[in-house]
Amino acid sequence: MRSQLARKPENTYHHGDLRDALIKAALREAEQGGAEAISIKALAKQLGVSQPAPYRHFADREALLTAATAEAFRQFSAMLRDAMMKPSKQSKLSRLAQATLDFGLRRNGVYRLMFASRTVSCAAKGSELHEATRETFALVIEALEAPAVGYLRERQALKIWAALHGVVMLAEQGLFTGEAAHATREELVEDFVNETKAALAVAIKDAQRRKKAGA
Amino acid sequence: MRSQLARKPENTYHHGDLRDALIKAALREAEQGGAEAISIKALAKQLGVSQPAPYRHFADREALLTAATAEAFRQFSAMLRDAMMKPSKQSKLSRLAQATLDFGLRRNGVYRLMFASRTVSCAAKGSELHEATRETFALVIEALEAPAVGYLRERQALKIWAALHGVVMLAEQGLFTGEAAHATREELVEDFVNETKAALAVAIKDAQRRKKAGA
DNA sequence: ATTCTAAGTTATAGCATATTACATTCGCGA
DNA sequence: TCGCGAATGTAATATGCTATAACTTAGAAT
Repeated sequence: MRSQLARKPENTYHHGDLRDALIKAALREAEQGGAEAISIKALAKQLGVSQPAPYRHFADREALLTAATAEAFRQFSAMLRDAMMKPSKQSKLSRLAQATLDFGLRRNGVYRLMFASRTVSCAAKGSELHEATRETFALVIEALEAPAVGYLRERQALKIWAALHGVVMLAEQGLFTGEAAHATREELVEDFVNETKAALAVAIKDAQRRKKAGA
Repeated sequence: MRSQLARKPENTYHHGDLRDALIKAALREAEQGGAEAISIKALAKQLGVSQPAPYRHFADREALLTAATAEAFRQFSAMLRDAMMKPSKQSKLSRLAQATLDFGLRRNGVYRLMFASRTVSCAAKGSELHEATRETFALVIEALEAPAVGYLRERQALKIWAALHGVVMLAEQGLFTGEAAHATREELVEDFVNETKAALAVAIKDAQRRKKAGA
């Protein structure tokens, strides 16, 4: 059942909150088919406005996609934060990692909108989208639960982040079949998590040793 | 200068090798803008044939994309094989890894055609595309230069494969800036390579120990 | 030589993006 | 509260791409 909440009420001229409704509806479409599934015309129809109405709020399709991607990143961040905060025996990093995998597979269309297009790399510094992505990455660093040790903490964050993307991508492409099926996606993710923790522990110990030697 | 080789000669009715020319031209287009940049109409014009001519060879745009993706995988495999075979001080795995990064960044549009769309996951078992992807993955396993040790070898292949994709993706999205810029992409890749080797060494030693204990 | 078929052509339908010119309503200052 | 400008929506339309239908050409097969 397509939510009717965002539709323009009959007998009215103005929608009221078309911009926001467009973004929400776009994400709903992307849920299944990714960016390609987002059609201005179709969205306008769903929301009960004329085809050109969306152009009052977005210069072109690309602009809508960018805004929707930024919203997707915010939702993603919120989900990661929830997972990290939730009390659990698992470490924060493990929970963030598994949540990423979960989001990447369950909301794969949205995930592809976020990571499989060039939208993000085209985002100007300081733009809404750019900020949203940096905030997400900040969560990864936070999940490491490690003090800053030179640039090594960011490096580990980048590595686990990259690895998680890779697992999602491969899972989606059906590479976890045949002999490889022995390793579940969750296991692979946990492997990466553990390697990250180990590498971080070494980095921290090194830093302390250097500090002591210098003192 | 757009190669004229594949154009239909003037005064002729048949092109001669339109199917192949379409695939090559499609990849040339994808080089810059990924799958989105591939337009049947534009390709037909480039090759000097009418717009509907391509439909004699491909049922629809999707079919052309699938064929082009398969060709891209074959080119990718060839490039990886070259890198692996070339004499060098580096290990095979290291050369495969750096070659993957190189391909992913230098031919990013084609890379995205291969990995950032759902084309691959829709490929039926036994299809041209499916075979092409499996052959590529077989190269990764080969690059490990390790004997089969239960399912652990495939698992390590999956892990390094995933990690490499992630690095390419992040690099393309411009995440190697700011504090993270300290770590170059190549360094990250080398990190993953070394972790893979270490994990494999452990797995092999374990297997030998178990074998001895069992004997 | 004749015929069958693969491969190409013209014409056209259908759909999506985007622009232009026009209409309506909201909100704010006089 | 009147009225006016800015914001927002509509109708009409141009452009571009996918895809199909009906027709044409040439190469191959007998």
